[in-house]
Amino acid sequence: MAPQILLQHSMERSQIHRTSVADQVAGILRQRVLNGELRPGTSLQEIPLAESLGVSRNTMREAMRILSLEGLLKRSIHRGIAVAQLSFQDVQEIYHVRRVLEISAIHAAKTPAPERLHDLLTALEQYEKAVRARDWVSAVTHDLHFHSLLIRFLGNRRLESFYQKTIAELRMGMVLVDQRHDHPGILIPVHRKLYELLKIGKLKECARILLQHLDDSESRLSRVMDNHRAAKTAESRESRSKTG
Amino acid sequence: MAPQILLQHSMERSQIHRTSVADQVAGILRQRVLNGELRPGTSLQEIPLAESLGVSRNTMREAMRILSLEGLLKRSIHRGIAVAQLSFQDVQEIYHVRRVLEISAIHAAKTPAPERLHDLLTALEQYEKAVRARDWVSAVTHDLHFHSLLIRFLGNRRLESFYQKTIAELRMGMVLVDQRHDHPGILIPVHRKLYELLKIGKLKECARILLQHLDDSESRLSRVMDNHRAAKTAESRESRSKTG
DNA sequence: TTTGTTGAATTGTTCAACACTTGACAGATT
DNA sequence: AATCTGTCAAGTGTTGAACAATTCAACAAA
Repeated sequence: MAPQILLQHSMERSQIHRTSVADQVAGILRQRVLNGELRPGTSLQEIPLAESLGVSRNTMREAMRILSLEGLLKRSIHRGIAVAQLSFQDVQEIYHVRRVLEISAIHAAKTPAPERLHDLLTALEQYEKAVRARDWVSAVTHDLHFHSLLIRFLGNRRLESFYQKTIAELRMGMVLVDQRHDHPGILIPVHRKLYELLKIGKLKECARILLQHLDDSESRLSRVMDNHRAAKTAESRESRSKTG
Repeated sequence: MAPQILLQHSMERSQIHRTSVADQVAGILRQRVLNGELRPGTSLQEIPLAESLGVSRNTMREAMRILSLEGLLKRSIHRGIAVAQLSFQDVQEIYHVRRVLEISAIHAAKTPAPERLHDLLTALEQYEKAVRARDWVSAVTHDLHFHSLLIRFLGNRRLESFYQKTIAELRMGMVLVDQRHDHPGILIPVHRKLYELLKIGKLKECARILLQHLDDSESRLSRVMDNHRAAKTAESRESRSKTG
């Protein structure tokens, strides 16, 4: 018994524990959702999940409460909890949020700290490397990280955490779909261009390119989601005709 | 015993219950915080609070989890939960958020629906009435409601709920302080001006006035908070010298 | 086909216990 | 007197078991 002690002590006390078990469980589930390990639509049952992680049902409920308030899980009363599924409206809204915040961030980058620029460059290079290696999951990660670094220019914790929460939802939708899809090298130069324009202070031009980039990205994702949906309905129609 | 049944059934079944007790409790606490009934800094103990509302400790914990994720309560592990207290940095950040979102909203109001304009006018009139009646609590409510209606122009649920959550924090700080403070009629014409400019489509001018209004509002709140803080420290210094 | 009815499964909620932290207080030490 | 240390009560974190409420699907009846 008491597997929670195992969980608590398994970190070798590298850092004194200052997080509750519920928060840790939420973290684990969050990672699984964002990695695509838990697919959108998957329903999560309290008891089996709690047992599999060695925590009590109440603790699992707290963890799920956290994630549902973050928008990663969707709770319907007495009907259970499931991994959230992005609708087209969701995608539209999320890209709207991105436009508003990222453009504001660019305009706030009047005299960027060299340290920030260096972080951007690092993220950029990691992104390009991932693309060259055809590692799409990693590419998505570093792509979004690059954009997160832009948000840093706002210097506002609330806007940052809201942005993080928002692109977490987006990422959940992307891993589902981006496994091996198009995404040619066309995207690489855009990020580098953004970086260069930011560095020399051409903010208006930078904002223009960014807007276009976001529009491209949105329509690409929508298209892929549409294909995906079409494929799924075709598949289900097929299976229905088999059984029927 | 079982007062939670009373709580559940007290709504006369006007609408079939589709909210959990935890959510209801969170709602009650949220109202108390926003009304200033629970002052910032007040520490909340699980067991007494749970008993006073007739719910179990676990349910109360879920409710508190909700509010702490909304930013209204602040949780420090093993040390308890307290009503959040706005710092100066918080005020700065919140007004930054307001500037970004409200200005975006104005620019999105190219051809406002007449229905939306009517809502704005109603809010405006209620606000003016409250000011004339020297009812500051009500004035704050309708002031913030007017601004919330502006956000509606964005047509984005995520941005709306983020905005609501953010000004809820602000309101928590305002009720503490705005009980009988300055706030002369100087503020009234600004809102009406905003409305007029919006109606005739002078968005740039509207945005300019709004920005100035937000700056005014921020500096006024900061000033009042500063006075408040000064008064408090003087008071505590006094009480210390009495006991010492 | 449509409309109850039943019952198993799952979530919502409560309760009681224990583990772990914290903060305060009393006694010991210098 | 001032500081350190150990003890202890109070409060939070977590657990496990129970019961209530709701849903859903299978089945019976019309």
